[in-house]
Amino acid sequence: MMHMVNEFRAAPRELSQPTDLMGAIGVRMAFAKDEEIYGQGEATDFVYRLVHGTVRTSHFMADGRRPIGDFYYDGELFGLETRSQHGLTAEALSDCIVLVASRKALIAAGGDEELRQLIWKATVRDLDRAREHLSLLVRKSASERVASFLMGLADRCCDEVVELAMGRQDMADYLGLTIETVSRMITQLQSAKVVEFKSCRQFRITDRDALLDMAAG
Amino acid sequence: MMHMVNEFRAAPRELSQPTDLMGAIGVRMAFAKDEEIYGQGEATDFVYRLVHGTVRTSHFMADGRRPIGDFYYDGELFGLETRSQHGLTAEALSDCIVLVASRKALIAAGGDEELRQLIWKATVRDLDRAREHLSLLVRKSASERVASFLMGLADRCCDEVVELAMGRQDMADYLGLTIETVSRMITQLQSAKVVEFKSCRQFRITDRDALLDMAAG
DNA sequence: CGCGACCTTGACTAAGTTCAAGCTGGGTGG
DNA sequence: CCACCCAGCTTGAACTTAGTCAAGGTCGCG
Repeated sequence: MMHMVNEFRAAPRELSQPTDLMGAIGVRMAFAKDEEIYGQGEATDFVYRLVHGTVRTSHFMADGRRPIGDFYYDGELFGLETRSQHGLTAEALSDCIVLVASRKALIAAGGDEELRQLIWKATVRDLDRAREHLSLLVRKSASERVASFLMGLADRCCDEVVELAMGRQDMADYLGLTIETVSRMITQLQSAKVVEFKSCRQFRITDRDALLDMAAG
Repeated sequence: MMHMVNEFRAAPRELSQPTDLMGAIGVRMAFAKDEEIYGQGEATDFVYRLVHGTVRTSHFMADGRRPIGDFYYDGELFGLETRSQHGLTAEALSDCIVLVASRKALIAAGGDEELRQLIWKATVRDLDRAREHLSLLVRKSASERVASFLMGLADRCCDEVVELAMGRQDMADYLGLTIETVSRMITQLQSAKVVEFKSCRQFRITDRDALLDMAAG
């Protein structure tokens, strides 16, 4: 399922912090697109840092629906759930490099307080995102949802051209819409000259104010 | 706005725990129905324990929409937001008794670790609830939402007859529906002999399995 | 080049909203 | 104590939005 990458104790320079135990202890792993990183029900023994790529957490339900927990991007910590077992499954949306450290090892290395901090920060961030996600789903129209989503992606990315790591189905699941509706809304935003899709996975904002308006709407 | 109740250092017996600093230090306050307990933008200097009543947190938006953060019930802690200012407003849905303690006082009384624990637990609980709320809003039909909501209320309450602390508008805001749709779904659930409303604020589950099915659906 | 996955588009349908009346029941004043 | 009043709830009919089903298009890859 997952294959180790050579350097076992490599602390990638770009991520090192003064006391970055995670970088020192963590194991670098590569996951191919669509590979599972952890599954719901597995023990929450590890801490994950996404060095490169995009990850999706989701919850498989009996009836086939798959509500998306969240998306995680370059540099973010994920998998820090608060119970002893994962309630969500994490999958690589694109090829990913992930730094994995066991909680035990972190504690053994004296990173008790650091681990606590990591978990705290990740939990607060997840809560904030969940609240934002909630306000998106309650009383927002399809076009507002799509506009908010694109705006959010653009905010996280300094480049002019924004890459969509996820396909339409993932967007739809996240936004509580169908793939067709997402597609239509995107077409509509393009006709309104608010965004411009170079391909279905890359877009550029042509009228930021208008997009903000639609997102807030 | 709020009026102190006589007993300043009364630790209500039913809430006392081995080391219940909150009960010892907290000030008991009464809030009338619809009174504001704290407002968005205020500093998060206090910790609140709801001794009796029901509280709603919500976020007032420019356009008049008011997404509901959550409802809090007897015995729960609330207002433990993670930033220095409240992002949500808390209001009493019914007449409430609230135990209020300042964070400073708790720390001064040596409750540093206890405070930390309180905040951690409340944050985790809020996150869990937010996730549940999310899964309710993504891809659930109106009837499923209402069924889930009623089921949730009933689970929290051991009595056979369940009191609805909130009106239809609050339910609608929480469920991402209109007041009319909520009303129609309730009527429908009654026709299906799944629940029985004694008045618009009290109901009884007549077919628990059926309600569970509809809620899960 | 052609296949297959993914995206877009169209026509129709279903679900929920909106707008507009009516109803109900709990509280108040005569 | 009763009648009235009014906020909150329910109901109905028309309408709007998003979903469904089905077909066609596009892009990347073997």
